[in-house]
Formats: sequence, C-alpha cells, structure tokens
Amino acid sequence: MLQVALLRENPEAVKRKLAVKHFNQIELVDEIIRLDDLRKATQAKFDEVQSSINAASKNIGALMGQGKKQEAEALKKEISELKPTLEPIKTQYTEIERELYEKLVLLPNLPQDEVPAGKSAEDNVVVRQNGDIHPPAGGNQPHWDLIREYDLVDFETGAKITGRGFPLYTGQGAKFQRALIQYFLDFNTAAGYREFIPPFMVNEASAFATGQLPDKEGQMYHVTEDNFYLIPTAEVPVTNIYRDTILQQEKLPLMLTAYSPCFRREAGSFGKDVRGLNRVHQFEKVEIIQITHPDKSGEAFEQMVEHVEKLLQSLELPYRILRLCGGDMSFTSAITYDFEVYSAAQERWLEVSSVSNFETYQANRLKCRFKNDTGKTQLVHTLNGSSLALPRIVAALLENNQTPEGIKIPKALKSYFGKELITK
RNA sequence: GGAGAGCUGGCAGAGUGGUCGAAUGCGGCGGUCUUGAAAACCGUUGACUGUUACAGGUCCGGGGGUUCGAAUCCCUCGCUCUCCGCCA
Repeated sequence: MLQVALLRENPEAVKRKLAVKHFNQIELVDEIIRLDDLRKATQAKFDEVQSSINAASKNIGALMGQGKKQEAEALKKEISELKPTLEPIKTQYTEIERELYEKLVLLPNLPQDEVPAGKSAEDNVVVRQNGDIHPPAGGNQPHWDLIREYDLVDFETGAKITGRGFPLYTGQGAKFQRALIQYFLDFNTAAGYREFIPPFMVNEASAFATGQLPDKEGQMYHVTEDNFYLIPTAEVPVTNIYRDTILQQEKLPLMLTAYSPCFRREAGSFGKDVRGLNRVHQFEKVEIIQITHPDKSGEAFEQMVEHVEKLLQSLELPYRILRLCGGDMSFTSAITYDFEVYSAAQERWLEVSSVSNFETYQANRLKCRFKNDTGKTQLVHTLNGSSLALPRIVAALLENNQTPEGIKIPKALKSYFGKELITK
C-alpha cells in the first residue's frame, strides 16, 4: 500500500505513474488527500476534547488526595458534559480512517521510470535472450508424452487422490524434483542467501501483509476451520518473518531463500495452457527474497536478475528476460522482470521466474522498518523472485534434452540426480 | 482435547485503580578517564499520530466493558509455557 505522504507530496506525479499501470480510478488520489485532510482535522478536534478530559481527571485525583470532595464532584460533572461530545467525533474519525484505508488499498504500486507504458503481454520488452532455439535433436515430443514414456508423473492417480492439477511424481520423476530443489537451494545459499523452511499455511494477517488479501482471496486455498491459507508462494511466510519489526540498518540487506510447495486454485484456467505440467494446483518452488535499504533496492534487483540468469544458464536452457510493461505487471510491483525458458516441443516460452521490486509497497503493510542515520524509522524495500519454479523447468528440460537414449541431465545436476540420463 | 500459569520497551523484569509511557538491570548511543582499550563513572535511549517547532492525542498480546480515571478490575478472542491425554 502506498504512503499517503507520497500522494500529498506530488499528486500529479503519482497520477502520471498510475496511468502507466493503466489504473482507471485516478480520481482516488485527490479523494484520498481530501480524506486525509479531514482525518487530521477530526483528530485535532478529538485531541482537544480528550485533552481537557485528561486534565480534569488528573485534577480529580489530586483533589481527592487533598480531601476536597466537592471540587472533585464539580469536575466530574464537567467531564460528564464533555464526554458525550467525544463519542460522535470518535465515530466519525473511525469512519474516515476506514474509508481512507479502503481507498488507499485500491491504489497499485507506482511503476519505476523504466517500465514501458504498454497494456498487455505483447508490450513487454525483451531485455536479453540467450541459448539456441531449435527443434530437439532426439525427437519433438511434448513433456506430457515424455512423462508417460519415462513414468515420471502420474497425473491420473494424483487426480484420484486429490483432484486435477495435483501431480503424483513417481520414481525418477520424484527424485528429479528433489535434485532440482536441492540444487537451487545450494546455488542460492552459495550466493549468500539464508535458508528457511517456513510454515506452509499462513494466518490472515500474514496473507494480508504481503498483499494476497484482500485482492487475491479466491486464488488461495482456505482452511476455514482454522482460518489459515495454504501458501501460494514461500514469499508469504518468509517475508512475514519481518512483519512488525524495526531492523538495524547494518543488518541490511537481508537475503533469504526457501523451498516450499505452492498451492494455487487457478480458477477458470483450461485448455492447452494447463496441459501436463504447464499449470498445476500444487507445485514446488524455491524463492529468493531481499529486504534492503531504500537506496539499495535497484542494485539488489539487478543482482537478483543476474542470479536467476546464471541459474538458468547453468541448466543450459534457452531463456529470455522480459521487462514487463505497466499493464502486465502485478498490482504490488514497481518493476518486474519475467524469465521464460523455451519449450522446444511445444514451441513456446514458459514463465519460470519473476523478479520484482516492491519498494515500500509491501513494507508499508508489513510495517517492516529500519532506523536510518538520523535515528528515524523508515520503511525498507522488499524484493523477491523465484529461483526457480519447478514444473515448467522440468517441462523444458524434458523437451529440450530428449534423445533416443533417454533424457539428458545438465552437468550441473548430475551430482544431485546421480546419473546422466533419465532412462526407461 | 483437558487442567493450570503467563503475555509489559531491543532483551530480561518490576508495577494490582490516579502523580505510570512505565522502576531496575542488560544491551545501544554520547561523554569523562586512558597512549589505546577494558573497567568504572556521568548522561542519553520505545512506537504511532500530530505540529514550522512546541503542545496535544493513542499504544503495556487483539477486541469490548466498568470508572471522573485502567498496564492494574471484568468479558472475550489469540498466542506462549507446564502437566495430562492422543499422536508422526
């Protein structure tokens, strides 16, 4: 959520930036400022009355001590006249605050200057592309056929146990998952990220703080009995480690990584997009997160992009990096780069990672702050990215590396998987 | 699931109706002393809101109540710990 102070400082600049995101309720900016004025005025009124009540109450204490009962009674009467005037002001204040808040959470994060103004996925800008895109040497079967051929995932039994989109990984398929997770985590910790295994369900406050609630309520699985949500990404529990905290400046940046299963309802999806591993309700992902000084988040962003890029290079997959345009970026992000790998048999790009800088947008809800040089508390910047989401990486690895002898395993994974080929 | 005890500032821990945003200790910061450091001593040190700056207001797990006045009393929810039960 944006800070009201930012809107007050330069409302016109805020409006211009909101336009880049194709946000169509620009008038909210002025409404919010108006409500904030009203809020301040109402608080001033409230404080004034409360102040005289407090003063009178203090006097009563002193008078009682001196045995001046009559004077104390007079003050009590005075208070009893003031009090009824306080109630409506308080009610009004609460109402204004609620309205202000409701409007404020409707505003998306402001895009950085480099974000292209486009509207949809077609307007994203390719930043870099690397690796050969050519038909696979040893055949061009899509991964869902290869999965069947090599007995790696049993979708039917997964569907029997739970439902569609809950894959049952089997044999070499299961081991391959484990190898990838292990490799990604090692790759991240070697770069200085601290490893966590977080809870896989979160409470309402956590889901709210990272922005899943209220906007994306329908996309999460909800355990109503306990009012917990199954995490859609490790970002939620891991970022919430630092909810309601004031960090020491010297501890920044915090670099965090975690593996978790991710649960997404993905309501309404169908067609070839959901075929095989392209889109599932439960999948494995390793996430990286940085919490930085506001002046350092740009640098951290570049570093994370480079980190994910190196990881993709080590898997020897053709990839490209996209700078998302304003219209395609998530609500909470100030800048996002998507990473896609080429799926040779499907002949399409599959998104496997997304690195975003949220600046203070998440931190403001999280109330994650630090003490700056002048001793003032200030919001941190938060960033995150996947490194990486497994299903589509697996799909691309299977399709790109199919040979008549089996599926070739990239060198980097050999020691994790234990052999060079996935065989029948 | 049952019984009991607790939840106070960065941490530990006092405070059971007024002078308490809160003793004390540790930690942090500044200083004195010292060639330098340690020790010792002195000072300082919560968050939010508000103001040009003061002032003022709110916050002692969350919410509600009693009272002129609540960290303190009552209700309720959450969490933590101990014991019992169940259990990977």
